[in-house]
Amino acid sequence: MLNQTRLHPAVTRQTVARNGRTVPPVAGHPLESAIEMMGAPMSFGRNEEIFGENEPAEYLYKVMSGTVRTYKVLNDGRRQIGAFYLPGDIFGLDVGDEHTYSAEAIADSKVLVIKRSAVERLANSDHEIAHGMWTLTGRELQRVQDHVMVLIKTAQERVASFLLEMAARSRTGNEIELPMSRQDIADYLGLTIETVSRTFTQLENSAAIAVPSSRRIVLRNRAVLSRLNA
Amino acid sequence: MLNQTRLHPAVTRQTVARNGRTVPPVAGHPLESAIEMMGAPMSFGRNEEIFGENEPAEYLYKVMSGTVRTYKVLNDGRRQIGAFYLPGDIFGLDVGDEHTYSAEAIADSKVLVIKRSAVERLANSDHEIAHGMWTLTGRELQRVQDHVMVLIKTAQERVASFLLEMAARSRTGNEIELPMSRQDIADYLGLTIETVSRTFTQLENSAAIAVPSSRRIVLRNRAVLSRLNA
DNA sequence: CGACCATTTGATATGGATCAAGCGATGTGG
DNA sequence: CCACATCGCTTGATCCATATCAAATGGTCG
Repeated sequence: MLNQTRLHPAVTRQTVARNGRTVPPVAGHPLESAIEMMGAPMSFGRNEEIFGENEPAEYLYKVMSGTVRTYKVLNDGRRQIGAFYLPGDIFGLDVGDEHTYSAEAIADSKVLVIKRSAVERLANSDHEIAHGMWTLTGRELQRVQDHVMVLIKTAQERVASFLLEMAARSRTGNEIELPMSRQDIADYLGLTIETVSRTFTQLENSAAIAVPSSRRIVLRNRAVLSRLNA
Repeated sequence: MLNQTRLHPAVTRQTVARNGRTVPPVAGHPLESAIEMMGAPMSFGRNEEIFGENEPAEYLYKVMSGTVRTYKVLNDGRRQIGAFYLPGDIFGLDVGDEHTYSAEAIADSKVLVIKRSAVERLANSDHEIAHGMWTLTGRELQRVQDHVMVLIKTAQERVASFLLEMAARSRTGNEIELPMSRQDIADYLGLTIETVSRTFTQLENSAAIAVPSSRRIVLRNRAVLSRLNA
């Protein structure tokens, strides 16, 4: 997929996504800044695969613009989306040597790619890097555990949780721009597309949200949503 | 809960559980052996709490005998069991400084307890220990991801997955001794106790399993169960 | 404008939840 | 040692939330 691990000094780190959201070139903790420094920029088009299940987990990725979904498909075709990754998020972190899920760009996306072996080499000498890998894995664990709690809830609760999650992550106030389709949301929440759609309508009718366009949601009454968030 | 971090040379590590399953005092990788060497043995009675959600995550635990469940409760009382831990399993591994779920002994259990700060101190000097923490967290992540895939399946599929999981983990051939109640299984699988019970009956009627007693299951036809495992 | 695709809305079906009762094992007190 | 209470589990009847099947609407792009 990509051989280079070395630094790319010529690359412009600051990229601008369609909706204007992007990741500043600023360094976070050591692991983050290592990725920023050494990562190679790559672009993926809408619905393009970034890696597939069972492929060797050779790289680590950081979203710079766009959105990525990770998912698994059961043998009968049911798809479960494990997570959506927004600008700033790191994904592809598998502890084994193969990916246990696939990743695709939801919209045209730019990501920084870094070799896992390079990170692990760094981790051997730099204790902070090693700790960062652990922290990152732990955050992911936390996220999946939270997802489990969402999956046992009612449809309204799941959708409310989803909207609150997206609002919190996009930090754009009460207006959310959803980069993913209804089908993606359905597969993330373990519902059908029809149920997701109907639930949006119900929430709109109860004045909890407004839906000016299908990809744009306004949270009108967080209290109602939070109560549903259980 | 426990102050000692020092070694307990006098303690007999080899404990024998009621059903005979136990953990040999042999060391696995460095992290495992550190826990074996430095861990303090503790006993918990049936349904006794080991730690609660939001308590500081000061310790790491290894099951020596018995079984432990971890769970979260939603504000309306719904309980989701996140995992069952059998002899040999390590639990209590939270990356943040507070537990994000509670843990209870399902049956009378013996666990080794070690201070997290002690492990982290070791990890600072011993690179293998640090790597072990990461691996362990990654395994847990993998486990929760698999759990998500179970939660989107039908009742029959969930129960079949559960039985195959338990059979694989207890490594006791086709006979499984279930340490947990139907309610525990239901709360693990996101079903009701009635549905779990009915599903057992269905699987028995289709000759996939036998249920000589309610806590004892015999896998009669793994092909059928595996097909359900999707 | 017309085709296509995503989304919404409507009608009906169904898997699992809920409500309720029965059953079997285990333990306790008389 | 037996009668009875208790607890965990099973079985039965009914209900309901969400899935499924089907059609209409709307937005986008050539």
